[in-house]
Amino acid sequence: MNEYLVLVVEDDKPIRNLITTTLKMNDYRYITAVKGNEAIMLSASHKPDIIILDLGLPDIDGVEVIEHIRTWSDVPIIIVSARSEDRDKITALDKGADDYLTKPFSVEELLARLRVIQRRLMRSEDVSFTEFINGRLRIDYVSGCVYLDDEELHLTPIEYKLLCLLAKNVGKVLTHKYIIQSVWGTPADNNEASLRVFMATLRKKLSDSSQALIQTHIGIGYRMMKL
Amino acid sequence: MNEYLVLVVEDDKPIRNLITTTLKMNDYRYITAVKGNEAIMLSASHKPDIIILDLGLPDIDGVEVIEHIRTWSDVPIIIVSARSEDRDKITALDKGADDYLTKPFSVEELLARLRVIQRRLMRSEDVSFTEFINGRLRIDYVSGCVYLDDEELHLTPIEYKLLCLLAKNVGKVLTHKYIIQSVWGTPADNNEASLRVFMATLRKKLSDSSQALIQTHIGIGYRMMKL
DNA sequence: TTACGGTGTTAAGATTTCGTTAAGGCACAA
DNA sequence: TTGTGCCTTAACGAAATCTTAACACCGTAA
Repeated sequence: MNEYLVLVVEDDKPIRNLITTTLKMNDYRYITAVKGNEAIMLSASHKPDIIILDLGLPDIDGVEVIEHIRTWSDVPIIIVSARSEDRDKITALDKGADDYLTKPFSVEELLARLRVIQRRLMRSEDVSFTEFINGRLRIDYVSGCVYLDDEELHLTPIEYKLLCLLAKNVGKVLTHKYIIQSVWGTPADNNEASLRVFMATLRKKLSDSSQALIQTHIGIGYRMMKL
Repeated sequence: MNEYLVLVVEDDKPIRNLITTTLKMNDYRYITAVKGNEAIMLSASHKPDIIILDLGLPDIDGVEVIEHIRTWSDVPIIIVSARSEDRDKITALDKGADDYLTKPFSVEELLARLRVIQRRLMRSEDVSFTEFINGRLRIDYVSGCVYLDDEELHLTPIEYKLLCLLAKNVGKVLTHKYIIQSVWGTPADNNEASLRVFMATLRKKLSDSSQALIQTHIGIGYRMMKL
């Protein structure tokens, strides 16, 4: 499973399909755009982790897309272009592109270059955004550890997922259905019994017997309170 | 004025001169190496900001140089190689290279790719050490030796890589997938069984039977504890 | 009062994952 | 050839995790 979201900007349908099929087979999530303005809108609304951009677009030039996105975002951009002139490469790279592949390109090389970027993204994840603190509870998403009053808790994979889900939506009531869908991935399964068991163990581990942190909403679901 | 120090590793004198002249004209500082082992020593002693590496070296293969340096450092490495096969590119990129240029290359493109890296370096300054000490364990990355209480351990290549990976991410939980990708370089391989065996032998060699140093996170991965 | 739906709690299997050992393959050197 | 490291693979018991079922509890409505 791969959590990276890739924005593919390419007006040529066969190539777009080639890229998206490759991405799908390698467990990337992706969205696509055909025009430059569309790409700019999507990168603002969906905040992709990586952008694959063709320079020859029907409305505006790809370099303008780079410049526009670079005004607010450092998202890695890989150019995939038919233009093989040095001048084009240099312009695109200097305007903010991170890499440049010339068509026809090898999908394997594209995947390798994506992995290079992923490696870098993994290293430079910002600490402030990867930590959750609420009362006595602290989740360190980078190291994957949970603390209660600076004492480390040992959580099983499902317990950890469940806690992260509640934390990410702190203050909101999450329905049983939504929680089960998110944690188990299966939509129509009958895991409500399991969910109740996990809630019990989670509350026990969090010393939450008074249930001030994780509240039950009968007939609806659960909510983590903001403390 | 440009404060970046570039290590140029290239045995072909005309090309080396071409690169260094280009760097000089653009106000980079640089040092040069002809052999792979020399490159490893210089990158440890001088801590360059960027490395430009030719794959065809007289003593050891360039990919081995990447692997060795990557045991302790994330310094950006640009490959400049006569090998234009996809397979070579993918191998080098997966082993830790950040970019790959095929000879003959345009100096202007090389400069543009250097600027891409500089942009990134300006955003995040990170420190790398040539020695790692944690409890009774000591790793000397340059010589590639591991000590337990000043007694040298004999580790196989994969054991060493694995230990370096855990050390570089001390305190963090690393997923099986990430470890396999980093150590074997191959994505999506089924090496989990091997990984378990290597963990066992590594723990035995580290006298870590109590597993206080290397912890298992069941269903997720492993973590080296900060002692 | 009793019945009932939804929930909390506990414990007992069932299942998955891990650690360990040993066997076999492969490369390389003597 | 034989021997020696090194790596992979398979097998199996052990440990951890997950699911399931049973039952207690609590509020509400008949």
